[in-house]
Amino acid sequence: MSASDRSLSKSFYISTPIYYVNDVPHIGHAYTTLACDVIARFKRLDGFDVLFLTGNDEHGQKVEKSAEAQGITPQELCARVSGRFQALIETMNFSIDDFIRTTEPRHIEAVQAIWKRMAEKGDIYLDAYSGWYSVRDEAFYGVDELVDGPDGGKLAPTGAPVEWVEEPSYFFRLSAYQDKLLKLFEQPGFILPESRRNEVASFVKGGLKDLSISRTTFKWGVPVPGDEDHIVYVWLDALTNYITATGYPDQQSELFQKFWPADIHMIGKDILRFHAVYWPAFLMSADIDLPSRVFAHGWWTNEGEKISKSLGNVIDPFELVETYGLDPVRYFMMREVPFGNDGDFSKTALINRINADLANDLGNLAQRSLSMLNKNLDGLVPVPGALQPQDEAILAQAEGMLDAARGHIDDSLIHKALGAVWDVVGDANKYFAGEEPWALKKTDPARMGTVLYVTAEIIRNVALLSQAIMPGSAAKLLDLLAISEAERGFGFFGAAHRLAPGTLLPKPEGVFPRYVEAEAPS
RNA sequence: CGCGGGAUGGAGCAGUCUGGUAGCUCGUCAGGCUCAUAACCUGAAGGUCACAGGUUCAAAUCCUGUUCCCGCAACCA
Repeated sequence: MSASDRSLSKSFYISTPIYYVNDVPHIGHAYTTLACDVIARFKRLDGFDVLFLTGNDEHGQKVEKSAEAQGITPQELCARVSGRFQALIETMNFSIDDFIRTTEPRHIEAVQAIWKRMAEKGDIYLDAYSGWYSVRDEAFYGVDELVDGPDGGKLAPTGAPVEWVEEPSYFFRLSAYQDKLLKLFEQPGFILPESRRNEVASFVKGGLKDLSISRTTFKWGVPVPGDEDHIVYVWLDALTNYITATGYPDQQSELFQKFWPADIHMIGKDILRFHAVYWPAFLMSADIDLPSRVFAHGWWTNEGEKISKSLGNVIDPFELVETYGLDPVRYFMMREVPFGNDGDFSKTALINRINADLANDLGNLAQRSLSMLNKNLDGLVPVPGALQPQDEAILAQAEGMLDAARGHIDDSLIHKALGAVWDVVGDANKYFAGEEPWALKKTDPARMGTVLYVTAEIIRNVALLSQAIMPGSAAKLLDLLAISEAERGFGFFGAAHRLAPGTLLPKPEGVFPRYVEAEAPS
C-alpha cells in the first residue's frame, strides 16, 4: 500500500514499548503510555482509525531467575506483574486497542518468522560469543574496564569477579546496515527530538559491530527456529511485538495492510538505540517497511532528585491518581514539561498547575459564565445578537485552535498543543472580564446574552479538544453544554456547529475543583 | 583534545539561524471588579542575557578563549 492510500484511509498506529515484567509500573510507564493515549485519542477524534498498542515483555533471564527466587514459574510471575500493568491502564483511562504479551503464541510465531526471513536473507550466522562476564552483575565488560584483583585475577568496575566465557551464538549482520541507517536518519522526523537523532547518528558513524542475537544460557524465551538450544535475544523478541500486533507474519492481513508501518513508536530515551538502530535494521533485513517515527521522551526527576529504587523515591502512579485525581495528573504530566525534555515532578508544581490552569482558568471560566446563563436566562442558550469585533476576534482565535493543535500533535509536541488551547482559555477570561456581562445584565440584557453565548461556544471548542487529554473532565464540560455524544468529534469543532440557541443547559457544577492540601498533622 | 546540548529577573522557559527598545508562565507587591471555584482583570518591582576579549554605528544574538552543568560512548519508562 502506498503512502497516499494510507492517508486516504486515515489510519494511525502508535505504540508504547512493551514493559519488562521484572518491574512494577511506575511513573515512567504511565508517562509513556499517557503520551500515546493523548495522541491516540486526538487522532480518533480527528477521524482516524487508530491502533494503540502496549503490552509486556515477559521473556529473559531476569524473569526466569526472579520466578525461581520466588518459587513460582515464569508464567505465574508474568501473569502477576502483567496484571499490575493492566490495572494501570484502567486507572489511567488509557484507550488501548490491543495488549500484547510476548509469551502469546501469535508473538512467538512472529518472532520465529522474522528470524527465518533474516536468515534467508543471509544476515544471520553462527559464531561464538565471548567476553569477560560477571555472574554477579549479569553483565559483560570490556577488557579496558577491568581492574586487577588482589589475587592476580580480574575484577569488574563494580568489584565483582569476572570470568572469560565463550558460548555459541547467532549473530546478525548489523554492520552491513550502517550506511542504510545513516540514510534513514536523514529522513525528517524519523528520530525525534532532533538532538537525539544526532546522538544516534554519531553512534552509528562510530561503526557498528554485528549483534549477538541468541543465548544458550537460559530457556525462558523464544527458541531459535531449527536450533532449539538457542533462545532468541530478548530485544529481537521484544521489538517484533510491533508487527505481531498487526498480524505478522501474515502481511496480507487486514490489520497489517491497514496499520503497518507504524506512525510512532513512543519510547523513553534509554531505549532509543534499540528502536532507532536495531529495529530498523531488522526490518530492512526482513524486507518489511519501516516505521515513520521514533520519539524518545525524557525522564522525570522527583523534587529535583533522580528517581531510583535505592533512593526510595519512586513515584507510584496509582497513588498520584488517588491523591490528585486522574485528569489533573494527566494534564500536569503532558503540560508541565516540553515533550521530549526531562522534567521535574514536584508537588508544588503539580498543585500549581491544577489550581492555576484547571480550577482558576478553565474551570472557573465555565462556572462563571454558565452560572450567569443559568441564573439569568433560565439555563437556555441565548440567541446571539450581532457580533462585535471583539466577539469575532475571540471566536476566530478559539476556532483556530484545532489547526494549531493538529500541527503540534503531528510534530509530537503535545505540550504545545495544550499551550494553544490554554492561550484561548486565558484570553477568554480577559474577554469575559472586559465585556462585564454582570453589568450588562442591568443595562443591555441582549448584549449580555451575546457575551454569554460567545463564552459558552469557546468552552465548547475547548472542551472538544480537551477530550484527548482529560477525557472524563471534558465529557463533564460537554454535558454541561448539553452536547450529545454524537457531536463530540472534531468534525463538530468550529463555526459550522455552534451551540443551538434555545437549548436547555443543566445547572452548572464545578468540573475542576481546587486542590487544597490537607492540614499537616502537627 | 571522543561526540553533542546547555548557562537569560526568585523558579521554569522563549528569543540566538535572518544583530537594532529583553518576552512568557509561576511566584511577589499594589490596585480594580464582584459573574465565578479566596477565583478573574489591570499595573508594578525584579535581569550588566555564565565569564573575558573581538567584529560592528549597534551583540543575549556573530567570532575567539575560559569556567560550570548535562546527554551519548551496546542493553533501567
